[in-house]
Amino acid sequence: MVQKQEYLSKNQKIVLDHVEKANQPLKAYSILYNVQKKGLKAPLQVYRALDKLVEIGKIHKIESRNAFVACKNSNCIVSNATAFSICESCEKVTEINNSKLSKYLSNFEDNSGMKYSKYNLEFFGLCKKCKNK
Amino acid sequence: MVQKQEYLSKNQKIVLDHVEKANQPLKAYSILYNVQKKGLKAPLQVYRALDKLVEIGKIHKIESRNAFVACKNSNCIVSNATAFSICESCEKVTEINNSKLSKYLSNFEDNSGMKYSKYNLEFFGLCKKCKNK
DNA sequence: AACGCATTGTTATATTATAACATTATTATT
DNA sequence: AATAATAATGTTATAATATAACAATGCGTT
Repeated sequence: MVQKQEYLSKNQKIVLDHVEKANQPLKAYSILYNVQKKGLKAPLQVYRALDKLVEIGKIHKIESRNAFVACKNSNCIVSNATAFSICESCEKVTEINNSKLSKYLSNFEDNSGMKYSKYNLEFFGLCKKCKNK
Repeated sequence: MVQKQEYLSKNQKIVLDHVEKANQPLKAYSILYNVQKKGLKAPLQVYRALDKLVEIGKIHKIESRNAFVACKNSNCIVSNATAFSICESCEKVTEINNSKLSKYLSNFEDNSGMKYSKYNLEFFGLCKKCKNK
């Protein structure tokens, strides 16, 4: 039996390194532009690395922004329960790590008979800095 | 002082009608294709109508799917607090109307000093039908 | 060695969304 | 009624985001 991948491939490492250094969400084509010196030439090389990194939870996609950010949540081994705050003025994005919230959402049930295995929550507002401007 | 718009324009009505009849999320270009007989010829005409309809809460965007669905929530006058369940198998999307959930999220505060004015929550899983297949 | 599978490399193309500019419609104010 | 402010329309072109398809390589398992 083939084991689940435990390491990152060359391209995956390059992309993850770059996204981790950014400390903010990056667009796929901005990543591409910046890793071209490392040999990644085509969008697909970046998208494929991102897909994998999202799948294993090292990177999250900010859906409302089509941007990618490194996971800041050490216990976020698989990317199945994510929450972010997004400042609508400066676009600063912060991953929310709140156990009450994640517990509440993971256990949430409505009357649809559907059991949820994942969620993504994006809060919008003004961050502290922008509020005081 | 100019009042807030109370009616829908021609294009907005056409797009909203179409999306309401669908009962499921539609892609912008699928909308475009289907309203061409009504005179909307270009993507921008659809996107502009969608933008407005999203702004006033008649339509919501399912961010993870880049698709648009009519609001099923009569008290959702402004589109600032939305929650959906998404079946990862059949792609059925349902708007969640749960006052406990919305109260919980609207009052949510973390330690960032940020007060949130909007949120969008997308749950993923298997719907009843697909679970039993 | 042979197999299975993930990854890579590459070219082309599909899909989603906006820029820019000119024009017309609607409503509020004078 | 005339004017001004705002919103909506129409149009062409293009930007930004993402995937299809195919050939080749690398790596662990049998």
